[in-house]
Amino acid sequence: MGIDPVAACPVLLGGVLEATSTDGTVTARIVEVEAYRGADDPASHAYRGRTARNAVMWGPAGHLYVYFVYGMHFCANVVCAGDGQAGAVLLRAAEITDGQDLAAARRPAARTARDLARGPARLTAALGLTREHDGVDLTAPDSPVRLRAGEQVEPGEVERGPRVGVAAAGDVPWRFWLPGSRAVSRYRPGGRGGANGPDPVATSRLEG
DNA sequence: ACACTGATAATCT
DNA sequence: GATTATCAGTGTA
Repeated sequence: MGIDPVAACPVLLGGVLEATSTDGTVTARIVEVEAYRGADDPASHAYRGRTARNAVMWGPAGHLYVYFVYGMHFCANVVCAGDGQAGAVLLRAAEITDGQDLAAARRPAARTARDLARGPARLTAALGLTREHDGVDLTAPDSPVRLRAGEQVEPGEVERGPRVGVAAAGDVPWRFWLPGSRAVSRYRPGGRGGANGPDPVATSRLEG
């Protein structure tokens, strides 16, 4: 069983990811996420039904959905709907708390520690995630990628606003982040090259 | 600090 | 053939 992705977002913030490969282990603290639902969410991969790529979104909660975008990047999600419903939470940004040398080796373009996992494709690169990890169980102790609860996050420490880079459903505030972290990615409205502007809903506080 | 643009290929229509 | 839940580099301030 699972829960609604939007409800899962504030729970995942502050959570800890551990990714192990033959090179070692990288540990990261999640500071920014976005919810993607199913048939009612035009911005979701699941909106137009099940395909070979997105099949994992219909699978059990607590598994990893990894997909390939823009010809050279991967993005990772935590599946959370379960029970035949599609839904997932995109991992947008994190702070590397252990294994910084390995993460830096995988991210040669990053000039500062905060840039290592600031952005969804940067995060997957820093943790070494690829399509090979599509479908792995994040809750199994022997899994190459694991997710566990982190330090408690106060409800007042979470902010929310519109999702980044989505043209459809640009109005729903389904992006959540920890404003105290400088690893949160810069706001950019959906679509390319269009009129940029200040974050319109930037700082709606989330009440407990 | 912000704005703009080219790269690049799996996936879907 | 079009689209894309992006990034890095370059230019301007």
